Amino acid sequence: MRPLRADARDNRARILIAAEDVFGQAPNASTEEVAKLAEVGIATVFRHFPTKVELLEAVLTVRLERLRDRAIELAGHDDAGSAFFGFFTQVVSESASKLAIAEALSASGSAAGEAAKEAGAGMRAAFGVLLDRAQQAGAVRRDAGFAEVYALLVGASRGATAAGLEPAVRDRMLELVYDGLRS
Amino acid sequence: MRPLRADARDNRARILIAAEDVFGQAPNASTEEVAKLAEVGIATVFRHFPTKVELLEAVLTVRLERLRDRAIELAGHDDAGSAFFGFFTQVVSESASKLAIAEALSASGSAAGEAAKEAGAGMRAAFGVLLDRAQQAGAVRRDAGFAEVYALLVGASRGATAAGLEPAVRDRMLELVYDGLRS
Amino acid sequence: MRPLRADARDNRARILIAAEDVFGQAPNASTEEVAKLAEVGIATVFRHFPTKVELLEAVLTVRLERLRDRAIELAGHDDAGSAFFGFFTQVVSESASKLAIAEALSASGSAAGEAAKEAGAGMRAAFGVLLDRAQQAGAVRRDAGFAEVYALLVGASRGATAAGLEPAVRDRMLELVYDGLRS
Amino acid sequence: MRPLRADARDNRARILIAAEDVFGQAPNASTEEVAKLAEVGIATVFRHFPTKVELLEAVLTVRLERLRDRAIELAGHDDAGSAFFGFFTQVVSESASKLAIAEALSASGSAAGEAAKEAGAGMRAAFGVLLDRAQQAGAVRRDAGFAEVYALLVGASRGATAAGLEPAVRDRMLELVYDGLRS
DNA sequence: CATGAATGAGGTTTCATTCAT
DNA sequence: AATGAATGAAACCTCATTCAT
Repeated sequence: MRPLRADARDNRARILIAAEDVFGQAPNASTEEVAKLAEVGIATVFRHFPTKVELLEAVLTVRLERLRDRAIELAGHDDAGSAFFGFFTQVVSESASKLAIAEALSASGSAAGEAAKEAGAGMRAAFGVLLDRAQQAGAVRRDAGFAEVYALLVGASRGATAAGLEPAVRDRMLELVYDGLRS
Repeated sequence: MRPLRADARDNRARILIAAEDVFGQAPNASTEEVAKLAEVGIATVFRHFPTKVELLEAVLTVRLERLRDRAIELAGHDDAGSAFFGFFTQVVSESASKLAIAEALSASGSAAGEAAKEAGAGMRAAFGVLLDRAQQAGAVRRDAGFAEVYALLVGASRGATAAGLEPAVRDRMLELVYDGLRS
Repeated sequence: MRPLRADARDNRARILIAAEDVFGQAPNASTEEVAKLAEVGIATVFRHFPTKVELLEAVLTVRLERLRDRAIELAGHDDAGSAFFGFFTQVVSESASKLAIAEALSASGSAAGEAAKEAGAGMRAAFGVLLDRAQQAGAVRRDAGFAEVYALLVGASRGATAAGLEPAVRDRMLELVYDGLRS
Repeated sequence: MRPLRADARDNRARILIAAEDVFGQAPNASTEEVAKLAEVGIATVFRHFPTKVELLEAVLTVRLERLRDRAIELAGHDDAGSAFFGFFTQVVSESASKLAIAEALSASGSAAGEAAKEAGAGMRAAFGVLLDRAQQAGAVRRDAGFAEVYALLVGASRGATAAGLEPAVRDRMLELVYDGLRS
């Protein structure tokens, strides 16, 4: 509400965006690089995120919430099969940098903080809905449990991150995965 | 041939084992931790592997060669399908630390040295033979190209590495993958 | 202009002075000794001079600029002969530590950076003016080229640095040199 | 007398030669480089010279003895002037690496051991004879004391070591010095 | 007596975090 | 609230010296 708040909000957002960019490309990047890209002082970064781990968690949280929102949105569509597979494909296509962030986190020893855990749970819940609906619509085999399908999602994402994997190959890989999932 | 070489060999082996262990659990671990686990002085590690990157590469190389040897061995079996799926399962089951090492390497900026590259090529070649034979035996669909199947192998490995994935879930995930691969 | 800059300036100056002192006495001294003498943390030294070589260059540059300024100042005097020989004597008397620094630099492999090179050129130019004027005034023989006179300056400086050379001896040595230079 | 002695002698000589070469070019070189050039194990170097400082001293001693021998030899010549100036020129021409060694020594903190000190004294004595004879022959001014002439010798040597000093310039510099010394 | 491996102390440099303005 | 300087701990790597063969 106070004018300064606006500045602070702006800074927080700019830092998050910069961090997503920086850590997405180099999991081991220094906090100072984030500050430089965000065009704020290093101390400002630490004012908003008292710890590097907290910064990483915040970035991860944002990513997960974004995915959750997309899943929720897709859950409203008519074609449950397209919704499920479309979401799966999107996650795999875009997850390169999310992965890098998760790795940076786990390298820090801390196994994801409260917020990130919640965001992950929310995302998984939304994905579970997509899966359920796709199974009820007959698009996905009924004997596939959530845990293994989610593991497949994670695996496919990570596989797609493999250095130099061409999009065409990635798509053919996904076709193999989808053939195993269809009923 | 010379007497002391025996000790040196021992140390080199001990360092490699320690490194595999240490970097398998924490890609960012320090070289000193490796030395401590191997029970040698830090300088001894650097005598055998003049650079941290070289140490990482050596560990990765050993792992890849081990996998290649297993693939070659399996290629001699009669049942080409079992050979292929068996190898796939083994790789996925054991690759947790291989991954961590590859990541530590790529975090170091250097994209894997000569030896590691060769070992990787050898492993992929051996895996290609397994795939070919499984396809000719009708155990794997013929329209699955090597690139995507290999990407799937990598992805499944990485997916299995997901923190706290239970073996049972991992196996069910693999069943989904295998159903997509079978003809 | 910004408040903290004052502190930083102070620190930078303190570090330079400390470095001049430390490296003047022991060319191989560690950066940590400089930090200790300057009463700052080691990282502060590296913030101001990102590399040990850069620190050495900075010290050398300061020294050379100081000498250049003195030469320029003397060039304004009426008695060109006194100006020339006075400068020569000053350089020889004070150059003990400048030498040590130049050696530390060359030991580092890097043959003096941009700034130091420029400072050296400026100093040589100013010395050249002193020589010219002394020759035109008939105080120094005309057939003495700049290169050899400068080499003589360097040599006399280094000779004076010889361990335990007494000032009286140094002065008599300079008299011999000056007799060779007079017309 | 025992056969092994011959080997040891050989090794000692080879090490000294290698050390002269290595330290002549890089005062900060490691002892291992000396061992490599001498084609002996590092431990062999330390068997002959229990300390790096002792090795440096030995090299310096050899050099000084060599110079002393030359001075003694020249002292037998008829033309005392040529003998003196010839020796002076030789010292200056060849002293580049001697200097480097002396610097390496002084960088080590130790101010030259017993043997090196004696060798230095011997060399100075022989040079003193050359000077005396040249003065009595009227080739060098009588009012030049030994201390300052020796300082000049050292200075000229060091000046000649200046990076990239061309031989022609060095010779012209020496002419200036000699003009100051002549009676 | 020679060798090469092993060692620990120390040097340079980076980085997350705190302090002073 | 924002900044940038300061800091110490730790990382990687080197080297003189010692041990075991």
